[in-house]
Amino acid sequence: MSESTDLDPQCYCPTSGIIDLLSRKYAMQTLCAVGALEPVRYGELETAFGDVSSSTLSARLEDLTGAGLLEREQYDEIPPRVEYRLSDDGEELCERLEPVLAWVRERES
Amino acid sequence: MSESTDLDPQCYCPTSGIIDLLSRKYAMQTLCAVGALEPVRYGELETAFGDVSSSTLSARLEDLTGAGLLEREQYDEIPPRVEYRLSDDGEELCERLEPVLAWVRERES
DNA sequence: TCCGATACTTTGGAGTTGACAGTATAAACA
DNA sequence: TGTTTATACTGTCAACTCCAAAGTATCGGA
Repeated sequence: MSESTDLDPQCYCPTSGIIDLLSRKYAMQTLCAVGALEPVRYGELETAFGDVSSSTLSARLEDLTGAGLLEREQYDEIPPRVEYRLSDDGEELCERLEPVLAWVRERES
Repeated sequence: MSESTDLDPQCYCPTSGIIDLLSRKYAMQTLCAVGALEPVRYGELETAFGDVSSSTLSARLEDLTGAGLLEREQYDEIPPRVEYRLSDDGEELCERLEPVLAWVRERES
């Protein structure tokens, strides 16, 4: 890093929005799981994870959708059907996140 | 669960250790900040972030060190001096994490 | 009439984080 | 002698976030 300006506090704490969001439980996994399975329904994600609570998964999906990383499409059917997929931004982020998750998976297996 | 399908539940929830750890507040930023500033002292990180509480920063450093991603070196001096730097694993992870943080920074600026 | 299917909420308790104050040490200063 | 300074934390308690489990809404089918 440069010496003259050495420490810009903003530089390492983009806590503003997205990083904060990604720092919540299952956020990164949810994003990448949608990327891998899209279009994907709520129930599919729930079984794919197996150990996330429905309320948390629901909150994460809402977070990610609200941040413009996921798109939610709801069909007027009974029983309800909702499909999630990545937005363009979500796809870009997912591409960058994949190597991280892959490295972790590999290291832990 | 073993539907012969393509869904291995383990695949998207490496919650086991590291992802869980990275999903805590400031974990990703701390790792990358150490990578950018190493060798770096506690106080430098505190001012670089500006908005993290000392207890949380302390907890994150301990988490990351415990996971083998950071190395902590303590010198016998008064006032105390402690230096953090990336381990080899930490460096690999940091390399993969940087594009994520960079993308987020760019998108939010 | 009751059941099944789906995508969530709600609730109450447990776990995590934050702000702020405090600890320990010794050299430098008054 | 006594106070200040510097550093790297730790302690406390309130606020926030997360979890498991149960509940909600709807309508077609048995």
